Amino acid sequence: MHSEPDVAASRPVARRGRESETSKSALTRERILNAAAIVLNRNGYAGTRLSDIAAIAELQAPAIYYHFASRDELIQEVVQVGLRRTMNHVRKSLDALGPGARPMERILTAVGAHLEIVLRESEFAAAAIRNAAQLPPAIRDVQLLDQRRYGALWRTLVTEGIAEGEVSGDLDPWAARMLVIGALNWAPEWWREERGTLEDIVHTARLLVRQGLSPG
Amino acid sequence: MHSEPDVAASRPVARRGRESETSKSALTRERILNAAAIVLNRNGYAGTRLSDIAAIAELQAPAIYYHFASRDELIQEVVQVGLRRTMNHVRKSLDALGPGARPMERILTAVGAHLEIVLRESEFAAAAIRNAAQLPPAIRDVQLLDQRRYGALWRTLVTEGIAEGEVSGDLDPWAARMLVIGALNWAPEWWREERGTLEDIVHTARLLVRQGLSPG
DNA sequence: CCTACGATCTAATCTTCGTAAGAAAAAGGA
DNA sequence: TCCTTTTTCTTACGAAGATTAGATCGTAGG
Repeated sequence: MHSEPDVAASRPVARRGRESETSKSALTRERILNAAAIVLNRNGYAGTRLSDIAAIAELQAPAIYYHFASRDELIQEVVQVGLRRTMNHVRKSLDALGPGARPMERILTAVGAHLEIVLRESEFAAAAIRNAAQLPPAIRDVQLLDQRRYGALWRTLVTEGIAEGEVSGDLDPWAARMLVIGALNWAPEWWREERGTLEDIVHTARLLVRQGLSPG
Repeated sequence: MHSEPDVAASRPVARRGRESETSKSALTRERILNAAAIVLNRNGYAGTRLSDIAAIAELQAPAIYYHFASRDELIQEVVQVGLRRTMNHVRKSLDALGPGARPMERILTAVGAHLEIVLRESEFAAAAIRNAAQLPPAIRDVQLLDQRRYGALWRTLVTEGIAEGEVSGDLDPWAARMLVIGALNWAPEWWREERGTLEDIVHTARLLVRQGLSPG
């Protein structure tokens, strides 16, 4: 996650290589980014107005241009952060399992991690996932690489499951994977904290996926 | 925008209650509606421009106003048609089963029907489903009734399944239902005809759902 | 204090879009 | 042919929104 597109030239504030710049008013940058994630999540790509972002970030719209070269660059960064956080969270959860874990256990871990980040951890993740299809080509192309990476992660999980006989070979692996991920990705559309704890959802999702994928 | 004091007055063509006006140039109206579904599906609510719709429908943007009172009314109709077609198609498929069908068979039928309409039958259905969350309140409120109806249909299916012991009681019925519907609703994001027949997807989805919902 | 710079604001520009109003064209009687 | 009704186009306005330019404010360093 160190390579950034070469937009640096057009940005007033030069890219300082450090990550997580805690000091300064790069905090403002963070505020804008957060606000953008919220708006993007709520209104979609075309409905994301700089004025709305500015209102949430508590500044005037033009001030955004001090931190980002353009609206699209801002949105692109939101989406990128979202996808990367998702992948990192799922990866970390899998790593925590250790190497001895069975394939199905790994799949169920990924299911839980994906739900967690999409529903609770990160507005970014939800924004990135839900708007992927509506982004303009320029942004989508940049995303594609990360998206492929994440897809590959899941493909591996399923493949190993099949290899070890814990996932049914009757299923089309591709369709099965997409359907499962789809069920998780759709969750932000309906889940509200009021209607049940996240843990309950995760529990049900795991049950569903475990039985759904298992060989008859 | 929001004020709608005298919408009817500004519309030359009076509301004729009849459905499916085959004759006349209410065909134009149909063309516009179809075009709107396509654009809405691709670009989301905020990204749906009248000029794009007009381009696809092969007329000038202002001409749309002869057939619809406003942009929002057009979109609202697309979404309404979409949801209703979905519900009708699923209902019809269920009715075709006859009264003797087991609950699980009914659920799997609904799964297939929902996928069919979302992926093949109707651009309207996909547009309605995928944009539900981003619609402005005015439109969403009108939708709510139909949406509730459709939700109730599925709730009944699951409830009967549990009652007859064909669906696991360990699952949170609400979460399980939403996860299943979510998996289906997400399908338009990834499915392309090139990558496999619709029948294959339906087959995998049914397998997944049947095993997923069955009691351990 | 004063100065320089980082950060943000205000005001202005340019574009895109929804929408209004009326003209034109097509279709059809009388 | 002329009038009427239906249907579509043309032109124009006005609002919204992204972006730019220049002014302003606060603060750290001299």
